[in-house]
Amino acid sequence: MPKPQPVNHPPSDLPPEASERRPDRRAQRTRQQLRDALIALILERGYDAVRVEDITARANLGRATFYLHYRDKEALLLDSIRQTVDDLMAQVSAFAPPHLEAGSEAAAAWLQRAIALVFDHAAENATLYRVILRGEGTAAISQRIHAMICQAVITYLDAHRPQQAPPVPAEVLANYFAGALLGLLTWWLEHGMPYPPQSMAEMFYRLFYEGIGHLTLPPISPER
Amino acid sequence: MPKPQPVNHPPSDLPPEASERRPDRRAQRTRQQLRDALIALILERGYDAVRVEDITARANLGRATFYLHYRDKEALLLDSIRQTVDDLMAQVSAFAPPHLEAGSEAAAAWLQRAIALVFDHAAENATLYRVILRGEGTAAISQRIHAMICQAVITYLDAHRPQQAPPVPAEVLANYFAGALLGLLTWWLEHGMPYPPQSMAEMFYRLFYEGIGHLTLPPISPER
DNA sequence: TGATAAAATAGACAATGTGTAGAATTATAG
DNA sequence: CTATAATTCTACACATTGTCTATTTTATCA
Repeated sequence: MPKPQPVNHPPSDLPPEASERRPDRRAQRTRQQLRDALIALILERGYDAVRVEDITARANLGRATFYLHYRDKEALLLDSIRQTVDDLMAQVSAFAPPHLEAGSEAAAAWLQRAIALVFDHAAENATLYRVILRGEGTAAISQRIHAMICQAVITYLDAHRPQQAPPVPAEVLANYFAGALLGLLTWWLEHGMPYPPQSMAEMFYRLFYEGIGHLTLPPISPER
Repeated sequence: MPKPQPVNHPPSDLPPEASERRPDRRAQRTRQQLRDALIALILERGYDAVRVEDITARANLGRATFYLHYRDKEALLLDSIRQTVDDLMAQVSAFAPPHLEAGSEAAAAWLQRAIALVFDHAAENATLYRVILRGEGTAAISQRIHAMICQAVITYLDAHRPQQAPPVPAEVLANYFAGALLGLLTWWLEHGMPYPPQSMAEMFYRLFYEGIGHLTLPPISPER
């Protein structure tokens, strides 16, 4: 009777397909059940109110089984998030031409497309996105997502901005962009996605590109 | 020897100055020490890693004393936040004219001023704002702040928008605004406030009003 | 199919943190 | 000064975590 040593603890070590050992269907199924149970319970009760035993009960597993696969609750959540974020990042960078001409229409089209892709991906993984964007679990998670978007914007600006000095610092622009995108995305998911992803992407892009000055507000007052 | 019944448990019942009883200087001082200790510790270790004993140790108080004033860690944090948010809201609405003419310059100036006020207030209460905006503690807190800003924007739009149908739903605009503002605010605080509050407010207002189309990006591509 | 190794199970366990209670001490208000 | 109320210390019951062991179940491969 061998000791039940940790199966593969985190699958973060190696991608399972590249590993030399087949991953046993039971373990795969168990991990999937744990992931699903966790995000379902978080949406029901909130992260802090979910105990390990709740997760395993929902997944119809023994409590000890949990620790064969994950160190703790947080590791389980991080694993779920990592999978989904990696998937999105791969999709976004998949169709990115290596060198876009600065200020070209192609660059703008790419940006529009990238935004639409984010909304599409969020719609497909709505439950997990809601958990992430709510900041449930470690608050550092949504911060990391925000930082990733900022980094992407700054990289984009470095590549596609004309050489003239920018009117606002790149970091300011990036954080403005990331905050607006995540804010809109969060509202959209929490309200049952009342508009199609394409519409959301277009509205966001237009707000970001044109601002609202020509729509509802008077010009900037000269004083101050 | 009377039982040490909860002193005033939460000061959420009545504002202390309106109450009929002076609640003893010691209690006031104790609560202030607890609040300061909590936010300091959160910034050092993160909310989850702070135990009640850590708070009381930092505040030079006995652990039991904590429970005379607050039910748990979360109640203490909520009390700190409520105080500060109430203060900001009072400031913002203090100088708001009851009826601004729709589309007037006065309305725009008011909006600019309100934004500047937020940055000012954040600078004055930087440590607490960082805790709030990081989403430390209950994630619902930063969501509530976000929702408050959205509500303010929608109210503003209802009052000052021309009767023509808006090109984007008010909720979309509001969440875009709130996300962008909080995103920018968070970055600014976490990076040591590298620009003065006035500059931040102006940059934000210009981005929101003018967009970035005329600066760095090509026009919206016709396809899609 | 059958042998074998891996996975899952139940239960016990120490460790840690929480919230409550009682009795003694001390600072404050009147 | 005196009475009152806040604070402190100690102890305790409780819940949850993470680990470990022995045992049973099940997937995989020969």
